[in-house]
Amino acid sequence: MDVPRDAPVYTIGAVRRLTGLTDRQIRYYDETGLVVPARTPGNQRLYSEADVGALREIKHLLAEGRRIDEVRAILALRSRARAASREDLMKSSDAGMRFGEAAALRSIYPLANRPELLRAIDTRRNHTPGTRNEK
DNA sequence: TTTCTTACA
DNA sequence: TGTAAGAA
Repeated sequence: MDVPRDAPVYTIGAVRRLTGLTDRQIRYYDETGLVVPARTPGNQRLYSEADVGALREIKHLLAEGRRIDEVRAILALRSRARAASREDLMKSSDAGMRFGEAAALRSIYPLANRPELLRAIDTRRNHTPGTRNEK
C-alpha cells in the first residue's frame, strides 16, 4: 500500500545523491531548522520523501537567486498555508461553504499560489543591503 | 565505509 | 560553504 510521504527512509548519503546538494548544505538546513529530519537510535539523520521534496525546493529557490532567509520565509508560509488548507478543506464541502470559510480560503490561496508572496519578497530584496544574485 | 559534531578558514 | 579531526 501507500508509504506515507513523511516516512523517514533516506540517509544523508541518499539525499545527497537525490538532490545534488552537499552534505554540508543538507546538515546546515537541519541546524537552521529549514528541514529537520528524523533520527535513528544511532543519531543518523533519516529523511522522508517530503523532506527530499523540501530540499529540492530549497535548491530550486537558491538557484533562482533567493537568499536563505527568503527561502526560510517561503517554506514557513507554505507549511502554514498547507496546515490551514487542510483545516478548511475538512469542513467546507463546496455545498455548505459559509462566509467565514470563504474568507479564510481567500486569505490562504493567494499565498499558496505565490504571486503576492514573491512580489513582497522581490520588494524586500531591493531594499536589503548585501543582496546577491547570480555569481 | 558512512555519518556525526565541532570548529576554523 | 568547504574542510579537518576524532568518535560511533
